[in-house]
Amino acid sequence: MKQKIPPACPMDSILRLLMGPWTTYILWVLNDVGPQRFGALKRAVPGISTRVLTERLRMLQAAGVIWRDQTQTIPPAVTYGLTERGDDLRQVLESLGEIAQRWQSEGAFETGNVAAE
Amino acid sequence: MKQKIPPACPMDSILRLLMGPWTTYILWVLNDVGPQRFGALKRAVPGISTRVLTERLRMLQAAGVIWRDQTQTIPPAVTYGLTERGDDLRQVLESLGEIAQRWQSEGAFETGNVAAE
DNA sequence: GGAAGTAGGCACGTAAAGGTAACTACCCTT
DNA sequence: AAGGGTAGTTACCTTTACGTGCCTACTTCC
Repeated sequence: MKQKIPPACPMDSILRLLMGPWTTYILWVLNDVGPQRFGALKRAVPGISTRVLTERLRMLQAAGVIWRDQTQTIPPAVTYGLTERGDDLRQVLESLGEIAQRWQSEGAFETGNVAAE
Repeated sequence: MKQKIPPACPMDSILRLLMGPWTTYILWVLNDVGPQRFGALKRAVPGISTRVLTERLRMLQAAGVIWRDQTQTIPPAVTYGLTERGDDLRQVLESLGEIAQRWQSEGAFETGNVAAE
């Protein structure tokens, strides 16, 4: 998706920032559960690899969507949470969660194309 | 993202359905502008290819998120719009649009990582 | 000692997403 | 004839995302 989209289109920018699934899932968990340590966050996002989690967290931090608090301890303890900016997404994330449950009970995810992926 | 995520997690399912950027962008346009013909939709989503648009529309239709109305004319005229289920996303999409504008004015998309992509 | 915890990093390979080009089949206009 | 429109389709290639395995460095516990 690196093409001729005018950089002036904020919708494109936010979608590129938030997409795909892993990124949004991380944000959803942080919103749902509150600030989390790296390891706890990893366990709360089933299936994500350390590699991807690290990368996404770094990206989100760079965009000011999440904060990162690191203790000067051994072992290290790094906590992540939604910033004020990230809080803008609170309603979106909660709605997505509700919609997800509704659609599941409606069978939207059983068409075969999604489940087969 | 085809791994050990339990299929019972609706949040994962919806994120997989809606992601990535193209899919959400299409939905956002449909929500913003209303039902659109294929060609008009393609022009309203700058940069998208026919190939990707076709694929996404098919997927969204299969999931019951959008409807497809085809005329029996030559040339064909196919219109797409949000279903009732798709309407569930109306608030989410509108919020995303507002947030996108806010974040742009805040400089969230100028960190270099997003713009450099 | 090994195993567990903390938060990662690197390298390699595979899978998925998407760009590009050419095409279909019909109609209308210049 | 060429060029435009309608909504796609196919094939090939490139780019991006991500899984996997191994690793770091420190501490604590069995």
